[in-house]
Amino acid sequence: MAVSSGPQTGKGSAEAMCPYRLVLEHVTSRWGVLVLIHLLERPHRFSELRRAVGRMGRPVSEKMLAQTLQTLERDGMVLRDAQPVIPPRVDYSLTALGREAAEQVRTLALWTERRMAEVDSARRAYDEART
Amino acid sequence: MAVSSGPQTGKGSAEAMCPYRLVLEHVTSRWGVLVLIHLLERPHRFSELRRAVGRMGRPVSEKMLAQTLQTLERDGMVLRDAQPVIPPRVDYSLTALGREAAEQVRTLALWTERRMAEVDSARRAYDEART
DNA sequence: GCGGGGTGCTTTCCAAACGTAAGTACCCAC
DNA sequence: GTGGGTACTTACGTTTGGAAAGCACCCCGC
Repeated sequence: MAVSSGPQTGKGSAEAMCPYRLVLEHVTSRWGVLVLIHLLERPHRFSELRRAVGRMGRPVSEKMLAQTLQTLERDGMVLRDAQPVIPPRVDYSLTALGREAAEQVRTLALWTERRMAEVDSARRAYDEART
Repeated sequence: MAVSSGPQTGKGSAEAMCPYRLVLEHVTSRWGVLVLIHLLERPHRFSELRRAVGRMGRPVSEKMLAQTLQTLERDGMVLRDAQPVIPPRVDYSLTALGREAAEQVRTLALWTERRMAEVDSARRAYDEART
């Protein structure tokens, strides 16, 4: 349908229909969001990013951080620079594409933060209504 | 830290630290995104929304659609209007708050669609590099 | 010269999330 | 009176995600 809607002509698999939906899922994934926001600030090393993300949300497992970074790298959002030194040093940064995505995601995050009070009062009203 | 960063002063649970992160997760969740985009167009009934969402991504289970709508309703993004008729008729629409969120999510989705070609070529380069 | 530590992952195993399918309650059309 | 449509809810099995350990490498203290 394209985001702007319209009937779906084909009838293949969802993946074949809407490949961009997958990219959107990567960008808006729980850890994708946080990774993009932190990389927007400056490049980070792996474990540095892990600590940074853990500081603002719940902690990321190394597994998920690695997976998220690989996905975003494959999608052309994140640049991975692995220096063959000991101990290993890998720097992650945003591509131009990734920066565009990250800025939008960051805007959404900031908006959410600003509107938090409204959300809280909506929640209280909702919870109270069914007691 | 607020999205704009800065050191974390407290050291309670992640939920207590950053409540807005949960709201962001609701809004950017796999089905939350699609529900918001579709409701931005016009109000929808439950099964109508289910079909619409299924048309553009993979199909939503009724369970997850119900759960997503309840979460967004509690967060004050979605309005639920249940008319006590037979057969039951329930209309879902966006609140002012929900519309703001939906617009940003839709912008992101449109951006993803526009940039899809770049993502695809990045993926081909990535996949080819490790063969 | 050897245990401990730090790096960036990968693997293993278990818990939580999610999807599938069936159930519920209600009435109308056939 | 059987089938169908609505909006859910529940039970169960699969998929996904998290916690923890492993790995490969070397430097450092002792």
